[in-house]
Amino acid sequence: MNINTQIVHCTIEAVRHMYGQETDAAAITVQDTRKEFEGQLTVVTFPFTKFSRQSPEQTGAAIGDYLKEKISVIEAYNVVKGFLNLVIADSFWISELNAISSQPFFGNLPAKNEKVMVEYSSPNTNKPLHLGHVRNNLLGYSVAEILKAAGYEVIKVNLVNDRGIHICKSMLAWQRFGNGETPQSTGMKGDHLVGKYYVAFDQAYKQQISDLMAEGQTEDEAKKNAPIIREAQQMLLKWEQKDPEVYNLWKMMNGWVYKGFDVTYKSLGVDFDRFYYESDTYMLGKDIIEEGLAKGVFFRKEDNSVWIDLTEDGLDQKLVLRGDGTSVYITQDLGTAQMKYQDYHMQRSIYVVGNEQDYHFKVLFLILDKLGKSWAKGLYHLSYGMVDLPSGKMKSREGTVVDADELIAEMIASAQTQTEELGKVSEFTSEEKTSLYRQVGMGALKYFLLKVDPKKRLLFDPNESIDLQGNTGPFIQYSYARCRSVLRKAGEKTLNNIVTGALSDQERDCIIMLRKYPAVIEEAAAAYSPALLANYLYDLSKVFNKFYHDEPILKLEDENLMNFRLMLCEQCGNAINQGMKLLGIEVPEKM
RNA sequence: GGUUCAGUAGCUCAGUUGGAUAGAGCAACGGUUUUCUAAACCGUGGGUCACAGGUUCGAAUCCUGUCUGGACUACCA
Repeated sequence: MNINTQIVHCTIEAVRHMYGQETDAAAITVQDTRKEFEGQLTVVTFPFTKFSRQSPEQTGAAIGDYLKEKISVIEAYNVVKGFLNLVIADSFWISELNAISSQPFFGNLPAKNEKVMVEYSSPNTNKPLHLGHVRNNLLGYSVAEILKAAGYEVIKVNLVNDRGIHICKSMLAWQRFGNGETPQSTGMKGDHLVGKYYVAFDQAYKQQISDLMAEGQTEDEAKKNAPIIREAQQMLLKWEQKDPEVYNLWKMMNGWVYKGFDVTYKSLGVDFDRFYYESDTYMLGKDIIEEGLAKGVFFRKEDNSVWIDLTEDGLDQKLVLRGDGTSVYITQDLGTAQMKYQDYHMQRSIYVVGNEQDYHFKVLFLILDKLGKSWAKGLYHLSYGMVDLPSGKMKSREGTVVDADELIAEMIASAQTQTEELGKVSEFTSEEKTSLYRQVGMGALKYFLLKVDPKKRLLFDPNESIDLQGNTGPFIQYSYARCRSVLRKAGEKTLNNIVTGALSDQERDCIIMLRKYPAVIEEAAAAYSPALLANYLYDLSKVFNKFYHDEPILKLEDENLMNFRLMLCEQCGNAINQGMKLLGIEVPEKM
């Protein structure tokens, strides 16, 4: 049994035995002992003073006596105010390290027999990916990997938004202004080429609006009447009728975009088990509308449009089908949700989508629940904050975005500069260098985005480069490289069931931190928060670096102690490697 | 207006189910290497946890109100 739960149970026993009172495990706090006091684990005994009718000090001492008597690994205790600090025997921590070392996949939790779908990325195919998408992709990927490590079966899904008026805008602009440009002819990445015409459309559209306004139309009229937007709408109709010319153009330009996305996905290191395309799903959902009407969940207005009244739930009336029978956003999402469930029968489904859509998902889940879908309870919107620039929000149409490909290239270049300045890569082959620069640059970027609580908005200042020192990805990567370096130099050793004498503070701190790893995975999975894991890995790296700095390893004459410390290095390195993998970050053997 | 998320050091962020004197990093200043990687380690300075009440042995954390900022509140997706 875990020592923490053992202490909790034993404390319940103590309270029952000494004070004749029943307490709940939830009422007992066992926490790490603060550095300035002696001991490793602390029981908060304030809650029991009302049973004992004694001072916190006396109560703590009484419980301390009881615990020390019953739990053999408790060597001593002290009480400060109401805090009972327990000194756990070093032999216990050593056996913990041995136990960790004997597990081939420490931190991979047992299978939970539950299937979880994680939908993320979900790009529009009319422009390249920007920093906001990067956050989405890294978050989705990492949450999926953490869930896997926590024992869930995970399906990663990408629902590609490949149709709609916005797609027609870039198509039309390309037709109009493109002069037959292709990725081949221009050497541009396909998604960037298409994005260029999306911007071109917007410029032409704005020009027409201002021309019409100069002729006396109001802004609203001008927005509706601009010839180019009308043409885009015509194009969408043609697309829906599968007009061959439009349809082929659509296929060709989407093909360019997919090729471009593939490159970006590859540099981000994200992947998917299944792609859904909105061009296949946009007609779905009509049968759900019928179902809802039959069940009386929806109602029809005079103009034939279909609505749901959510005022009792504190929301508004919401349109679910237009008067002309065509779908809106939520119609197809209803249908798509149903289809995904039929395809996989997962217990949970996580939508990784920005917090600007909080309202949409609230409505979506509520509707499915009202329709009596048993699986609606398992739907969850992982809502994350926008990435903002100091100047405000990023807008693709206005070109005020931090482009994903450019940012990646800059990060790698900056990693290269800083690595070369340190002068540690003279013996690297050019492949090794390339690979290291990429690992460090991407590690810095990914950690930067993942260490922040997902639901918080993130500020990115393009004028300030992302640090490679301190609480950063490269710091953790460096710690790993140190682990590996020592082990390389130690050569072949069998590091098993090693016993040593008393532990130094640094050694004990490492073990205490290390053994938390599985619990961190569990928490990160439950909270859908890679940030918890990221911050843990930083803490682990910090205690390891302190140990590495303060304690000799290879210079030791005591073979047992050397082997013990090597094992500690090995296990810290393993945990860092495993954990970073779940964040999608690679760790180098040397740096 | 309504809904919702946030507000912690100059900046970027941690802070477990309420627990001890609120922690890191960056930036500033100072120190550590003939010894396993100095992308490291150690130290100094820096706080009215937005504000005001309340609950409690105990509140950054829970409750109420106020202020500030973001998002949403489309027959766009």
